[in-house]
Amino acid sequence: MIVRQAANVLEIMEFFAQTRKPATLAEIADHFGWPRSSTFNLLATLSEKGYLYEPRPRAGFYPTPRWLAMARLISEVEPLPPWTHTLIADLSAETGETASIVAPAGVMAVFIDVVESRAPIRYFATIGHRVPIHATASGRALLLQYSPEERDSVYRKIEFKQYGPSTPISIEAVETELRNSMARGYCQSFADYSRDLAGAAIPLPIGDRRLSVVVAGPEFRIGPKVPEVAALIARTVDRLRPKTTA
Amino acid sequence: MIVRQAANVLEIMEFFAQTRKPATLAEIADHFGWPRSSTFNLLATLSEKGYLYEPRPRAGFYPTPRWLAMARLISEVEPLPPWTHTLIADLSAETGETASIVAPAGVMAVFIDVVESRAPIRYFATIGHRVPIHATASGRALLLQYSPEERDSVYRKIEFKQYGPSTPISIEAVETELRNSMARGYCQSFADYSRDLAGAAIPLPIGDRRLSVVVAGPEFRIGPKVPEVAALIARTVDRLRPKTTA
DNA sequence: GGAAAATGTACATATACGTGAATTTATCTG
DNA sequence: CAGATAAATTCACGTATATGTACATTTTCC
Repeated sequence: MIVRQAANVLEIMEFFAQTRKPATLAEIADHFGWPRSSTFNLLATLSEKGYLYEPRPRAGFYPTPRWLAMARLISEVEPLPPWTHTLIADLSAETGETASIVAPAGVMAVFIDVVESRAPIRYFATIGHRVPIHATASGRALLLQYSPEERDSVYRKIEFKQYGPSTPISIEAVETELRNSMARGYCQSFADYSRDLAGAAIPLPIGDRRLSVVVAGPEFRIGPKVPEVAALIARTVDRLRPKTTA
Repeated sequence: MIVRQAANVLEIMEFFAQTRKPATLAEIADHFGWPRSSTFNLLATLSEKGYLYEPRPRAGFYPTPRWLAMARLISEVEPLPPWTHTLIADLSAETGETASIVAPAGVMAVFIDVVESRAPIRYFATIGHRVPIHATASGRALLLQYSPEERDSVYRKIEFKQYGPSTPISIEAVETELRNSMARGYCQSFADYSRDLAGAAIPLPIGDRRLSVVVAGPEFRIGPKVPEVAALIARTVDRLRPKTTA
């Protein structure tokens, strides 16, 4: 079950992150198609908790810096080492595609850092973006770091859906693809999950954290170059990863 | 009406900001005394939206960097000029008390930047902290920047409560105190709102934004020094505020 | 290795909560 | 400055939703 008002809080914040300016109750209500009264209650709750204020009289609400203060506290724990951002920045620059660091979240894989391609046609992903762990290059690069038992436990929770023609729709299909990836030296996906999307990924264990790095873009552009891109990822990781850390 | 599940989202995030480590469903449920099933729904919602993930298998949930990315986007609009943070940092260092930048939010005043005292007994305030605009030094320093009509409009919404012995409990009392503050050159409060708390504040208009700066601490310590502290605030603002900006 | 304890998930039901209509307050316009 | 219009706020009701209970799964401990 999805908790509606919890989701609404996130939507409001995303709204402010997009518009980047104060908004009145009416504007917010109209934007989402919410009743004024419900919007009123939500805004009152967020204000009362100190997360919204009114920068100038009658100009509407805007989030307080409290969000930032809280997010900083939360994210300064185990931050990603700085070189991982350099990694995806370099990869994106050299390939012209979108590069990301990915972490596991149950049966999904979450993008925890992203550098987007600047190409007009590109893979649009943001931090927090989620994809099925078994049907994506980045996800499978995570699964490669699991023990067989751990993989089993994940498999049992997966609902296998035919997202695209090549989506693995059984445990055996996933395991086969993992074996192929091992042999190949990297993970790949050709529209396994998203139409027209291809990508290459490799595992990126950091400390005891299981991450992966992926470069993805439109199939027509990146498809033929997947092996080179994979080699580039590996080389770039070698170059940037501090030697002392395993 | 307070929207429970909206508030719960904030509570969860604050919880993570405090503990700074992943937490399992059970831990979160127990901590808040929420039913497991409800907690499950909330966590599922936050996860589905890409705001929580599971850094390592079976180790529980933790917020994704998406919070940080969103908060950054939101807060990089009209950020406070850097010298305002220097201002409260200097004030806190020199006085040993807590110094803050405050903004209006209806009948309340919100702390939008805070440098805390390091004294064991101190005014504990965080960004997002809210106090009544009419019953605090910082709030009245905001009201001084309003037109009489705007003040009236605020007054009509205030519920006058006797927070302490000196709380102004009528519009006239507030207006009188504002006139005194004008004459005095700064705003002050002696336990008008919080027991044992005294403070000095002055208006701090920046561009078209109405802010104030306040230094506050325990009455026994800061009380006798309020005039000096007020003078220090004024001097420090003069020193730090760029001359070009009015 | 097997039983017990803890954790995670599903579902029906009663109730807290979101909503539409009404009221009040603010803003615009001639 | 009034009258009109729009926005903000309140409130009582009916329904969407949080919860208690039951079941499944995983982990711990002996």
